[in-house]
Amino acid sequence: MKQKYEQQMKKGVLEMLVLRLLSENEKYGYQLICELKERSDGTFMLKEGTLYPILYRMEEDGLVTNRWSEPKGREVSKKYYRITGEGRAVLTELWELWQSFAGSVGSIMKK
Amino acid sequence: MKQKYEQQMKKGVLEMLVLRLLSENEKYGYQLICELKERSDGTFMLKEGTLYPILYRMEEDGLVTNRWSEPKGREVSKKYYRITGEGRAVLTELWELWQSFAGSVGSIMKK
DNA sequence: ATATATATTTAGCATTACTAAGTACATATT
DNA sequence: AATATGTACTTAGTAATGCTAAATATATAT
Repeated sequence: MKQKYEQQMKKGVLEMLVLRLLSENEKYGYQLICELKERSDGTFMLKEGTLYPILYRMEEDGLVTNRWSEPKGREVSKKYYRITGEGRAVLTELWELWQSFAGSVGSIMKK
Repeated sequence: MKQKYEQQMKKGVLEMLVLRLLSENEKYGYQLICELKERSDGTFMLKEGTLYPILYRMEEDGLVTNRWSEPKGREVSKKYYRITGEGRAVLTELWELWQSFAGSVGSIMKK
């Protein structure tokens, strides 16, 4: 039961979190999954089938671009994502939206 | 664009908000729509097609029950919803879940 | 040799907030 | 009287998104 609601609550914030991590520096998919897990203390443990479609969508929308790394030594080539100017603008918008949204939830719940 | 994300952010919290309002006293559907709008300063302006299915789902899950009011005078009969014991338990769970969730979002966004 | 970790892709499913339309009655306006 | 608006509930269908699950590939550890 709890699981079902937890899943739903995530809708709409994952893009924001991914953009936030990418606003620090370029990162590849698997790295994003690991960082989201660590930095949320296990709240955001995304599956590949969740993260990669998010990245593809954001690329279509012009919020990120990607480049394949040239593997050094025995390294595997990785797909690095970089946030665009529009991505930063949307990130700012989303953060404001989230704060206002969370504030409204709080005002109803705490009354 | 903003609208799209706002819609998604709502997923999973509407049940919690409705249960919270019903935890005060029994209410009918239209009343819930009005109170959600007022008490969130316009953030939660649910359409009928959003609220009523939520109530039906929660009834199926045993979180609420309903009764039709006996109309006094020229009043229209209204369907009042009342929260159950299980509904209160789920409300508590959802509130804890939301707080932890919002905390995780904050910890990633503010770093 | 096998298992685990890293790294990406994609098909299909479930859930839910929405649009949009319909029903019905009461009150207000023209 | 006729029309519009407000109250109150119902339901069919759509879009979006997080999930499961499987496939592919290489590197490292047991």
